Amino acid sequence: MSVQERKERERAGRERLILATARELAEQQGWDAVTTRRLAERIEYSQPVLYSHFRGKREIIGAVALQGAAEMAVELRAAASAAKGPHARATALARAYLDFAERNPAVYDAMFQLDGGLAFAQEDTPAPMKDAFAALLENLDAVAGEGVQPGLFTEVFWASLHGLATLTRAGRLPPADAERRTRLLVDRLAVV
Amino acid sequence: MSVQERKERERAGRERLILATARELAEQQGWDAVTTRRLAERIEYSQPVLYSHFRGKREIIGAVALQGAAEMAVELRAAASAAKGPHARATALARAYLDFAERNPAVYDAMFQLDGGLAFAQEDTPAPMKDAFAALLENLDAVAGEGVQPGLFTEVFWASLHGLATLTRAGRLPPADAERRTRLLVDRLAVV
DNA sequence: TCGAATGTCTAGCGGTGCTAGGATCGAATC
DNA sequence: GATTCGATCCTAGCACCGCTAGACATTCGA
Repeated sequence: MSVQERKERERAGRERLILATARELAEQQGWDAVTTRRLAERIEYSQPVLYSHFRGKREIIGAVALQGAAEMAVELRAAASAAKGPHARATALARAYLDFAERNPAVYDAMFQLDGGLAFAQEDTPAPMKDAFAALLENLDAVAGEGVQPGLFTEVFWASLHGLATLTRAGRLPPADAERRTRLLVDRLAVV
Repeated sequence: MSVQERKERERAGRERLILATARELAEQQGWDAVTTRRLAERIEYSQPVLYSHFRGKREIIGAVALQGAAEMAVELRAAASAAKGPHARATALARAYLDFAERNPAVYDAMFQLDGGLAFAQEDTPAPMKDAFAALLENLDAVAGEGVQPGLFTEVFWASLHGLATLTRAGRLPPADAERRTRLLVDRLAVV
């Protein structure tokens, strides 16, 4: 048994190595630079080894996306719990979200821009994604306003942040005013 | 002279053909299916001909994006001018924007998701892009609110719409509630 | 009519994601 | 301890990608 366990451990370790390397490479040089050849070379295995862990490049992106979702959920909850009052919580949440997107652009891309082969907006949405959304929702329902479904409000709030994040990073919005935009958005969206 | 003029006409016509074909192919099967080989085959010329019109695939995407921006500006202004009152104008604007994104997903991708090699948020932003933004701005400054720069407000409004558009199309938001999200967003963002 | 210039094509480069099939190595059996 | 035998990994190669050099034809101007 011990032999098989060791093998499984090694295999799991290698899988983590693949994901960490892919993520590092993507953050350094963008996802275009993450080719199966380069990735294989960095982990010091041949290409086909990657395919014994993942169905293909898409699935690697998807796995990085799930990692990112889990991390984002943690950071969102940490930021929210450090703020006092509903409005301050919403602001902290927005800042934390945009901050995460800015600090981890490749991971953010994997989550929302690239095709990671993940399901969404249905029951088969991956748990980490659901949880990241829940981290938003549970801190926003206090500012959703009367007669407004918290889920719907969270969707709008999230979409707006997503728009700010992507357009800012793509150079479509002047970076200097980022904080003012965030404040304007939260002040208008959040009731109270 | 007439000979040269005829040649220039033919050349311009072929350039339009390339763009129309690229756009059509992208809308039908996505931008991944728009390869230089397939595109060349469809226009019934060899690959290198494409490169006598455009620097490369990126520039073709950029050209489609500019076409799209011009069309979007027209549609935004048409929608706004048909509405009465500042708030109704903002709502019509939002609907027209999301409608355009939904009806022309590939063009919208070319404009905002893909790398078309275009400059942004600086003085060298292409004119059609500036104009599309202007179409938003000129219909939104009435609802920006006191003490809020119309430009900043328009950026936030635009980014929010962009987030809704992309997340909806990527299947991240349930399509059914699209109209309710739009109304919630506009009602909150637009003062009056 | 002939040389030059223009236009277009064929062929090919280095790269991509992905996979078939053979070599190698280690574990279990005799 | 030798020998199977199965798991593991790599080499080599497929079809495709964006892009380009150089040959070829065609048309133009003298």
